[in-house]
Amino acid sequence: MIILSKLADYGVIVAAHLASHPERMMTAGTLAQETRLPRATVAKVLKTLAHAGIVAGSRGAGGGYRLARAASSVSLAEVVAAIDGAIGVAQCSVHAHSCERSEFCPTRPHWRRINEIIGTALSAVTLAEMALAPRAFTAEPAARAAETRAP
Amino acid sequence: MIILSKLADYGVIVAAHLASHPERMMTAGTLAQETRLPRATVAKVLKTLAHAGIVAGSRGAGGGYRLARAASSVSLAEVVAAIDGAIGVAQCSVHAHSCERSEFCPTRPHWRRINEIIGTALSAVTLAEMALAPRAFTAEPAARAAETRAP
DNA sequence: CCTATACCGTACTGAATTGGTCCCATTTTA
DNA sequence: TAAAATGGGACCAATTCAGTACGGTATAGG
Repeated sequence: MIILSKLADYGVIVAAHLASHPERMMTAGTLAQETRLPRATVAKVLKTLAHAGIVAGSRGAGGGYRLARAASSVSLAEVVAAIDGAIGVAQCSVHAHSCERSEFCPTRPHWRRINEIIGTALSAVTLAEMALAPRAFTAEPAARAAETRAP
Repeated sequence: MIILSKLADYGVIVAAHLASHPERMMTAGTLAQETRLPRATVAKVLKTLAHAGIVAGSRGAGGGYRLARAASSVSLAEVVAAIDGAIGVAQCSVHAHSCERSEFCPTRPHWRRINEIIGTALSAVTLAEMALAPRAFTAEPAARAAETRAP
């Protein structure tokens, strides 16, 4: 099972790409090319991200997209939530009211805790980090590699 | 967005219910009634859990299901994986080979770390804990109750 | 030995979600 | 005024998923 939808996945990739070129104003077409993702879908994702205030679009000739805020102030949680909606582990995490079992079901508090752990993990990573070239993680051979391999 | 499929959600509920009555041998029908879940679907989930070696079924009159192992030795991660398959955050977490971006995409190592955090969180909770009555969380009146009631 | 019970495996269906595309309006630059 | 680009929809095909149904097999009890 894969947690993120493809759209959210794309969103993160595209946003990270924007983050790694803060100076450039990039069109949906350019972004699609450089990330090797389907163009129309990238355009769709960008609209969603723009709606959420994560990227800012400029219309007209010479227009395109840029991050609306500093890459270091945008978390993965925000990007994912913009596209897939608020995350929740179990049904009752989101549709708590409509759960007939809520009174006697013992699982709820546990799901809530796991929810928070996931939320925290996604909130802890910013687009700035996400945009760091993989080299930054694999270049220094021994120590660093071991560290990232067993976090 | 909800992470677990309904089936996996059901699986956890049913397994936890079995865990809370270790002595009883319960039929699919009984489990469905007591958890207030659709009967046929519960039966389906139980088959999957049996296949994964989490519950053990006994055929024939007087048959039914029981946990195949001690509730304290079965983690949520195991139950969820049995039904929804191995968990992965992004596409590349699971279909790494088919990702054309793998060479230059900087997001991979981050996803991997988040993956592990989620896996750890799910592995840390056992069916024994999951089966603890909500009372165990709300019994102590003031402090405890307030904590669980405002999620 | 026979019957009722209950799991096992699997196939099927209807519905919902999702990835992806397309079109048209609006804005901006040249 | 024309070209370039986002904005905002609607739309479609395909996959996935929840839920059901059915025939087969094993077990207990009389």
